[in-house]
Amino acid sequence: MGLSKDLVAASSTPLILSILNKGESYGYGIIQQVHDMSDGDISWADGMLYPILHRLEKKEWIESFWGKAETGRKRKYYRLCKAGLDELKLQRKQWKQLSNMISQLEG
Amino acid sequence: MGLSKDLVAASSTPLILSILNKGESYGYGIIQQVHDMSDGDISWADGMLYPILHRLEKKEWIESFWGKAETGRKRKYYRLCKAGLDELKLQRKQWKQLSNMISQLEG
DNA sequence: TAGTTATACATAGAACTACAAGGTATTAAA
DNA sequence: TTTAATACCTTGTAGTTCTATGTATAACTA
Repeated sequence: MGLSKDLVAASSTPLILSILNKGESYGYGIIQQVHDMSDGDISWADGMLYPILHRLEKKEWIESFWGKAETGRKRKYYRLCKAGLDELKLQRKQWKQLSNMISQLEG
Repeated sequence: MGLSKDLVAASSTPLILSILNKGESYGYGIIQQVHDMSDGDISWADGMLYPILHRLEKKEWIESFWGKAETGRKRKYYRLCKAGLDELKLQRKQWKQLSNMISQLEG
């Protein structure tokens, strides 16, 4: 779909927080979830996602812990923090307002 | 409302293009339109808007011409170009998809 | 079993860019 | 007459992003 850089930046945080709100996940898995959920339209590069995850962790919106996949491979899992849930609610509200404004201007 | 930098960046272009799709306007006027439309939540600084308008003009999504206000004050008006309408349609579609994804993850 | 693909994480720094701050000028209002 | 509102513009920098690159293991395949 070739989303603009701005849209990718604006949507990545609420998407990640939303996914983690549904349950714990990990970097590589999040990329696949977003890919599947968008019917293949959104393909995040891993090198782009990890810095975002680190940034969100620094802000204490998410937290990480090391785990293991069924295969034995190690994975770094993330879960949502309280502050992250608050932020998610705020960003969802803002997304809705802007989305409504853009829709209204369509009619 | 204190929109995040990312959201401002991602929404400013479709908002401006949408407004110009409704009819010609000018920098200062667009700021007021957005302000009113958002119930005062969104207050763009003029120093932020003009560079965006110039950028959109460079991409030939909009074009400008000098005009006069009723008061006699000179104004630079902008109108939407064909390429700008195409881009607007695309961005609206993308906004909707992302908005839907974020909403779906809510339920 | 060697080679390739998929999985999985990480970071430095080049490249970009937004926007605050500062500038000019006119009209209206107090 | 001076302040506020209208109206436009640009530079510099402070900050950010994400490309490019690196490491490593598991799984598949030829």
